[in-house]
Amino acid sequence: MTIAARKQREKHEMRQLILDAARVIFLEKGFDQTSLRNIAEAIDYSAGTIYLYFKDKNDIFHSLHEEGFRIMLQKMQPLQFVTEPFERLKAMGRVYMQFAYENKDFYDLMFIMSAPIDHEKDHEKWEMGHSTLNQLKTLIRECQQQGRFKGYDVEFLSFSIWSSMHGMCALYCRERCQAYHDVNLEAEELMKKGYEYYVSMLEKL
Amino acid sequence: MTIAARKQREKHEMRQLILDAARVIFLEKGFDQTSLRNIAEAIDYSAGTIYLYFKDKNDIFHSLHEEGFRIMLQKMQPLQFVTEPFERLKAMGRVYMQFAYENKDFYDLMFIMSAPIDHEKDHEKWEMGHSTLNQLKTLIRECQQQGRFKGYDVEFLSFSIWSSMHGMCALYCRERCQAYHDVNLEAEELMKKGYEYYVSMLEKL
DNA sequence: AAACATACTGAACAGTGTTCAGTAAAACAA
DNA sequence: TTGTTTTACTGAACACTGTTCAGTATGTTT
Repeated sequence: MTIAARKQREKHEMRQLILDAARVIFLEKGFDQTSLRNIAEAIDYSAGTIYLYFKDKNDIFHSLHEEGFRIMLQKMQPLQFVTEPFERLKAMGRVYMQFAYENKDFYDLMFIMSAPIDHEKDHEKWEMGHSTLNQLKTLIRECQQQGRFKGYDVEFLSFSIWSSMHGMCALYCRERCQAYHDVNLEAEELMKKGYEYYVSMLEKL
Repeated sequence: MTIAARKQREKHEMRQLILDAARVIFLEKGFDQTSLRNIAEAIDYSAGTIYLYFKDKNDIFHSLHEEGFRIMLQKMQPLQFVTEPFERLKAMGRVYMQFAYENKDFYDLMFIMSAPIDHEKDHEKWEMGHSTLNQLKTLIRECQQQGRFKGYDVEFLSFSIWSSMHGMCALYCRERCQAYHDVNLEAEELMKKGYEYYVSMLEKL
């Protein structure tokens, strides 16, 4: 069945073509300006064609949100060389924050926007978030084996840590760091120092 | 000028009529389903009329976002009776989190959505956020006068505290607490325990 | 009573996501 | 090779969206 295989390959290639165009427009003009007609025009197809490869607009952005996770997880690869668990945890936080700062739109899509989550409405799982969170939990457990975070529940502690990182990134993504404009502080400095302050709190826990 | 005064009053009443309708639809059907034609229909006016009272849709949601801040600040009124600064700080965090949990859509509008901030694009200020943040900073300074948080900068510390609270609320608002569904943890418990964990960290700082 | 000002409408514009009958090309069967 | 079926795609249509604006009707002033 060499022909059925080719068809399948072409289907996958077409999906990728759409995704590529969607990503370019999304990163260039933002979510709202990424319309199906916009995407279709960029790849010389009609808008209806996209529906032969994706269920709807949310489906496209769900795929893009998965892509974001793959990029982030890749940036976390070097962490495996940091042997000391707590050092690795701190480094993980740094990579997370840096990813958000350097890939604002991807981060927004992954952790703030509703589109990708709406697509999993039936699924009820959030695969990517779940598996990424597991990495954090595993790391926390390793820290606990070294004697850190004694008596603290890994579920609540992971949520607390994740939330604190996410809070800074979310305020940055949605322009709420403006609140510090009067004291001449930019988002970059706030996030850097905010991270340091949180780490110094973690160290004393 | 009794007639000019009446005109001004009517103008204000009409704005309020529009805002009331907008709020009802927003809280009932969400941001996306709150269209100008929807609002107009609810108050028996044509969609174009709204533009005589508001610059655009963002203007309406900016007013609604101010309303949200007034509600939240009102819920913080009882805090003045908590004399001990650090106790007041902890209570403030509790009120903040509870407000977010009980007024998901208002919180989202105030701290996550772009619409109200886009409206202030020219202004470049975020009045409400700025003044609310000042309350937090003042409270932190009071704590410092009691000997707490020694050597920590009030700007960065306020950002760190705000971010941590916001992080939990933002993950809740945008359905990212789903990531804990596999361990049977609901958002309510995560937020409650997450808050407690953060407080115990603050206490050790 | 005539002139002006204000408040409002309804249609129009340019866009959105989504669906679907119809068509042309490709694959398969005889 | 012919005829039949399957697949891929289009273009128009539907029901919306925010926004603008010429025209009208009502209220106010002269």
